[in-house]
Amino acid sequence: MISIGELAKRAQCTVPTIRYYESVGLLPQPQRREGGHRAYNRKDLARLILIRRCRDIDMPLDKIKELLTLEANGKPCQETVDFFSVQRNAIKARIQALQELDFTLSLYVENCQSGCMQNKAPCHIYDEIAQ
Amino acid sequence: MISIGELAKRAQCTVPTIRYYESVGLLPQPQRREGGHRAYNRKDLARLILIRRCRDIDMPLDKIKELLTLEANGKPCQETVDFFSVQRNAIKARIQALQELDFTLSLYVENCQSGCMQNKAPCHIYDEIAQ
DNA sequence: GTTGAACCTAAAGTAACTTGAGGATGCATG
DNA sequence: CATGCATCCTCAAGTTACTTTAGGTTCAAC
Repeated sequence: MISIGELAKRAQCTVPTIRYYESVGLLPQPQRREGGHRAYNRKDLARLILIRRCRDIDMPLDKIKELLTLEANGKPCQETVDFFSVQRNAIKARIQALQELDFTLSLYVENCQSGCMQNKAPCHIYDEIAQ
Repeated sequence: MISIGELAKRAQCTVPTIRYYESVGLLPQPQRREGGHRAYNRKDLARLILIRRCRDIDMPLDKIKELLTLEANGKPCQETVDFFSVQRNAIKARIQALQELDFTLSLYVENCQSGCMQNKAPCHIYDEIAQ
């Protein structure tokens, strides 16, 4: 049994976020201690970590709910595997976009370092962004 | 001179988003045609593309505004270069996080494919997420 | 000259949280 | 035992970055 603060630390999120997830039905109502404090178990942590992982790739809460329902209904693995495969594709696309962006930014930096910063000429970096 | 729809296409965003950016002062009030339609030029496009690029890496609008002010004030290149360098670091960190996530997901998928899907045993994939 | 796509403004709605107010609980320490 | 002080509680309101809706105007093509 772990406290909400401990759960937050382990799942890398904030305490209010956990209460928020509970309020929208993403996390079940947890057990309570005598004084009313929430008490979580290993399963709650697993669920929250999965939620956060999905959020890391910007999956909307609605979709995450779907996934969790799928799990709760004990659907065959194929669906889960398909689901994760789709997510992996999304991740790969995102990585590629970021790499391209990084390359573009490296060109900007180089442009300034070897050009206008050397000869003290005015910088045209922002104009070049539009091609 | 290009229309708002054309601008949206070229900057890969929606028309309402452009009007929203104008309303919060991120984009200047553009020229207008006789009938009142907005008319943009190359510089507006450059600015919008830069804004969108910053948004792609989740930079908040406030920070983008700062950057653009920095540009408007004709600050020396060093600041711009520093700015982009910091952004590149943020991008690299994000890429690494995504690669790790992808690896983790690949383990889940493999686990199902070589395990429960073969022997039709119940799946423990979600439990394993919490280690 | 009419019709359909694209544009206009203003206001309200949405997602996913975060922050704030005002108070109760839990536990280590004098 | 009491007394801090960190952590917890609820409920409501605020925030960011848009999106959607409503009701109307303009533009371009046939």
